[in-house]
Amino acid sequence: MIKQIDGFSIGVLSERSGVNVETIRYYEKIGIMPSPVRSASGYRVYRLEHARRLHFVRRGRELGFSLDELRGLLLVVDGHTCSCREVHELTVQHLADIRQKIKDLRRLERVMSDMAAQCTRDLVPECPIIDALFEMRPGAYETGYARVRAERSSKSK
Amino acid sequence: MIKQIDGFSIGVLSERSGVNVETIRYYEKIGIMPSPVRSASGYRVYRLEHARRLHFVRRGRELGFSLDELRGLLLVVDGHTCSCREVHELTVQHLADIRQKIKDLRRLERVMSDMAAQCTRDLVPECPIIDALFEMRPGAYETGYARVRAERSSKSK
DNA sequence: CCTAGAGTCTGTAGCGACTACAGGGTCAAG
DNA sequence: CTTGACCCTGTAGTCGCTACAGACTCTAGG
Repeated sequence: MIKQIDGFSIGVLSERSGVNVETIRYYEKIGIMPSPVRSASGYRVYRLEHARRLHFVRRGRELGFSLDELRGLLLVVDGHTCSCREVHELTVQHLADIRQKIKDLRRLERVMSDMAAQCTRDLVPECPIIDALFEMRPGAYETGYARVRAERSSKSK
Repeated sequence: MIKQIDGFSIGVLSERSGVNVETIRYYEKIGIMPSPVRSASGYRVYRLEHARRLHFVRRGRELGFSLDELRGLLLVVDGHTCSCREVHELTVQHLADIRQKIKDLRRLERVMSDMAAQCTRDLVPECPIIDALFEMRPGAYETGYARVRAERSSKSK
C-alpha cells in the first residue's frame, strides 16, 4: 500500500500524468494550471487536485481540444457554473470538425495511394508522383481567381 | 485568347495560385521559391515557371507534405536526379501517416460522439462530458509510467 | 562532512508554417 | 497632383510546446 501523504514535486507530477515538466510549467504560465504552493526552497508542491486537473487537460488535448477550449471547460469545472449546454455545443462542434477532418484525410488517402500505385519505380525517367503534384486540376483553384485573372490580363494587355 | 506576355507581380501570382502574398515571400526567404528578377523599382517579377513551382508547392502542402519534404521533392524536380525510389518511399510513408491519422480520428470520433450522446443537457447538475474528461481509463497512460511511479513511491516512502 | 549527480528554478529562444503589422516606396487613374 | 492600391523590408505574433543556459537545492555514497 503506497501512502502518498501530502505534496509531490513537478517531476513526480510529470511522471504521474505523462505530461512533460516544461509543459506543466508552461500550463501554469498561461493559466491553465494554478500556481501551486512552493516549498521553502521555491520548489512547486503539487497535490492530488493538481494531478486530477492536469489529467483533465491531457485527456482534453488528446481529444483535440485547444488549450483555449480547455480553459473554457475548466471555467465550467471551477466555477460550478455548469452551463451544460455550452459544453455540449463545444463538444458537438468539435465532433463536426473531427468528422470533416476524417473526410478530408480519406480523400487525401485516395489521392496519395493512387499516386503511389502509378509509380513504376525506376522504370521510366518521368515520375508520376511528381507529375501528379504538378498537374493542374482544372476547377480546383479557379473558382474565384480565373475571372479576376482574365480581367487583370485583358486590362494589363 | 489571353496573352500573358512576360512577367507578373507577386499579387497576380498570389491570385493565380491562391497562395498568400506574404506566404510567397516567406517561401522565397526559406528557399522554397527562387528569388525572382526584380523590376527597376525593386518589385518581384515572376514568370510561368514560378507559377508552376508554386502550384506544385501548394498542391504538396494540401496533400500534407511538410515544406521540408517538398524541398526534397523540389530537389528532385530541379536536379533531374529523379531518384524515383526516394519519392515513392516518401509518398508511401506519408500515406501510412495519413492512414494512422484517420484511425486515430475515428477513435476520437467515437469517444466524442459517446460523450455528446450522454449529455442530457441541463437536466442534471453533473456534466457527463466533463466527467468523461476527468475519468481515468486504466491502462491508457500507465503503460510505462505506472512502474516508474511505483518504484519512486516505494523508494521515497 | 563533502561531493557528485539528479532534480528544480527562471528566463529566453526555437520549432513549423505561416499571418499581421509598421513604416516606407511606387504606380496608374482621375 | 493627389488618392488609393499595390509593393518593399523587417519584425513580431500565433499555437503548443520543447530546449536550452545558468543558477540553485536536495539526496545518496564515500
